[in-house]
Amino acid sequence: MRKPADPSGKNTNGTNGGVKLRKGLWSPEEDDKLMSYMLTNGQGCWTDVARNAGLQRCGKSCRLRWINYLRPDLKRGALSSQEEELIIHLHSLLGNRWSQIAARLPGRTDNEIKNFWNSTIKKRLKHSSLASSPNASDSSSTDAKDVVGIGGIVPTQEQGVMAMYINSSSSSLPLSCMPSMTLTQMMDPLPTMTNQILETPPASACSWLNATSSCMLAQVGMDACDGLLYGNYGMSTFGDYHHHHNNIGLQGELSVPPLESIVIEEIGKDENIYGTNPNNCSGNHFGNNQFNSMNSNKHNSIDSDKGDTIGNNWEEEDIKLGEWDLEKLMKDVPSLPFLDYQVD
DNA sequence: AAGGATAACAACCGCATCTGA
DNA sequence: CTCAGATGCGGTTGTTATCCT
Repeated sequence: MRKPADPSGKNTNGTNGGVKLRKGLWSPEEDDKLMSYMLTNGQGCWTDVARNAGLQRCGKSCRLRWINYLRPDLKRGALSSQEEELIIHLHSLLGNRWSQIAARLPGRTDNEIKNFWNSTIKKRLKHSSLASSPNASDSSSTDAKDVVGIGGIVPTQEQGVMAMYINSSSSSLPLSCMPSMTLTQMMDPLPTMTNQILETPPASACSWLNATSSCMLAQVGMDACDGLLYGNYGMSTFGDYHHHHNNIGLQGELSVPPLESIVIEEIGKDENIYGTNPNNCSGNHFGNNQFNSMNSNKHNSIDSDKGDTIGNNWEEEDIKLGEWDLEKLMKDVPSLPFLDYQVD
């Protein structure tokens, strides 16, 4: 941890209205001040929050403290194994975009997930890679520490695919590295997890492919036919949505928040994107309409009308998606049978 | 019990982007 | 259009807690 905040204001940097700003750990008193201010006044300009709450902190520090620690909706305690699996999976898809990963894990912060990844997962992978590859000296070919499967390393036949875009420690986006990747290729890395999670081992290569593809979509909150993500944010609302739309959570326990939020759902309803027929694959929901509708952080906001980070920055995604062969991607989608993974 | 290793986590830093004047 | 401030995000650091020898 950082050094505890120096009450004397020694350990400071910058000022807030002439008052030296404190740094380091937050004291319980500071937490109280910030918490009560936020609960009373809600989020505004963080600089004002810091000033008005009587905190000798910069707004940035207040924001971080609130988001990572004080927010009432934060989930405390260790990550469940399902959450771990989801993190690993989402990381394989999103790379180090912690905020987007966190957006799919209600009550978890990007910082928490990032820390979890950098400590637990990386270590676990290191150990797994050492255990599974006696030829550890050949570390240059594949950065094994980042090739992830549930419970350890991905089976060797899948590592090739995995390694193609799960070179995660760098900030390079796996998706953007695959300009002509097909959707089914994108789905490939998931068999290990999906099989475990859904306990539906594929009977054949074909069913395996279809199953994993659909499973993955389901896992991250995607409708396999719609191709994009659905639903509400948050457990309760999502659950409700789930109920009505025949979509799934993980084993019926871990509901996965969608990649877009409530507003998107509303838009989706209007455009009949989420039709009641799960096999309705007609809409090109990878298309610009959907992405455009998801682009505004303000619209994606769930925490406040200021668009707190939980929204998604799909504008960037859109651009990157544009680098792929979208037509090809979408061509593959309808060919995937929708598997009814409803747990109920 | 002491000391080292390491896991876990809070918080800072710097940069990119957004927004409003 | 430009610029400055606010905000968001990812990387990184540093401290404490816990485990191991």
